[in-house]
Amino acid sequence: MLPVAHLDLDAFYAAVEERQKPSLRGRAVVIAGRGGRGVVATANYKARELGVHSAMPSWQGRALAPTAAWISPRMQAYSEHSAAALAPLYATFERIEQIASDEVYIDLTSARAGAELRHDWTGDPAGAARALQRAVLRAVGLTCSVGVARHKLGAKLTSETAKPAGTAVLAADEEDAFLAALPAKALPGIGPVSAQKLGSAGIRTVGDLRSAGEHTLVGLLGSAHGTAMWDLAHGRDTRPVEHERVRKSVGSERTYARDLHGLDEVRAALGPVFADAYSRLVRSGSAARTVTVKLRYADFTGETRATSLAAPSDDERLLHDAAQRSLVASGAARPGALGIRLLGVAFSSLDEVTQLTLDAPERVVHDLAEPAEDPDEVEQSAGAIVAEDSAPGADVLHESLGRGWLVGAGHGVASVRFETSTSAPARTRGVPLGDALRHTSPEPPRPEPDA
DNA sequence: TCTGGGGTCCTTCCACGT
DNA sequence: TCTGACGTGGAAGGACCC
Repeated sequence: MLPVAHLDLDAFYAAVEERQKPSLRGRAVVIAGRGGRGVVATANYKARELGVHSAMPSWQGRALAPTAAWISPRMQAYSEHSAAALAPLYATFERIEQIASDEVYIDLTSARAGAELRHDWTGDPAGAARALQRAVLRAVGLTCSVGVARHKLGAKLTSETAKPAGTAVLAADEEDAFLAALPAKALPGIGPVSAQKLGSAGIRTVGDLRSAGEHTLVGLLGSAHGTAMWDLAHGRDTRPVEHERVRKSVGSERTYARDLHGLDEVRAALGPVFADAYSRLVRSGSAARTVTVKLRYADFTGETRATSLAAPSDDERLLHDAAQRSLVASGAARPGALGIRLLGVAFSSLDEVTQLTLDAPERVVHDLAEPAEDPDEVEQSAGAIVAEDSAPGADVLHESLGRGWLVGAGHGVASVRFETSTSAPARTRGVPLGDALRHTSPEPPRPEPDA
């Protein structure tokens, strides 16, 4: 039996943009943070052909793909699409583990009795994969890739081979040869550093990992990691699909366009970062015992300083004092300290009594109801007037021309495409900045009934 | 124009109590 | 009273994932 499916929405953020902005379809689309220190969040397949990939610095990506559509992230739209895409799956299965907004594991043996979506989930893995794919397409009009296998490792690796918009089944008797041929860094847990260590010992494939022996892997990667990779290399993966994951920490961090200098400037910057982290803590319904301040210096070295209270608390003043103490204990307080490019605040040792769990179906409902976290998006739902520094890709509403999205703005004029997911592609129109053109909330996800 | 932001987990070091 | 061994728990750093 092949009881685990891994489902991954294809180039998710970019796909939502293409869905809601018809003029982007068929073009290279890159979702990236603005500013000199932004990185690429998602590039669609056209943009990947030009060499743009996730985590690449934006300036580098722009040099490779200057003609691509460069869009700022619209987290609220993605969150709503994620919830709508996964809703039919949560309605069908008891155990779904959400890894990210675009990725889930499904325990195919946990189908709910009487669910609307029916299939021989465990007897027909190929059909099951296609049924999952259709359910997502029907719900939000987005494609996904699905892999089905004996365990999470196999499902994840085989869904990779199906991208984009494909399905794949890894039969038990094919698993051994499939795994052996993969590069070692395909295993979850082998990142750049571990791959380098393994490479220097001549270990490049999963087959090489097996030949190296457990003792060698433990020597190279440490006891826990080495043993875990040894097991994965042999296709031994007993990790269950965990429906409820308890949040262990919550926080916020910010990278500044210009480095911060001097304790006073850093202290002033701590306020908004603390406020953002604290609002997340409150929203999660948790109290925290430990407050950690994270710093990244101009030379990209990092430092963390933690302060623990006697007991978990949700008292803002108490937690803020602890954050201040952490900051003062850090290298940032030393005279002549390097400039600071990133400042973060995280809460941990959370109170387990009041906190919510992640990834349960209730969470999906919360996501829809939660207010936008990004200040830009708060403004959008309040209908703020579009300004010259408004984010490209933002949803806008014109009093006579209707709904559209912002291509760019400058010299008192906004370039807008007035189009929606169901309209024809629109040309860019110049609209004077002013009362008539305001930010608006994203278009809600639309089902695709013919899928 | 170097390198995001949200997390988890593991290792190492050190302080402390027995 | 001093010293060493040992377990434990917190802090800090680092690797990894999406």
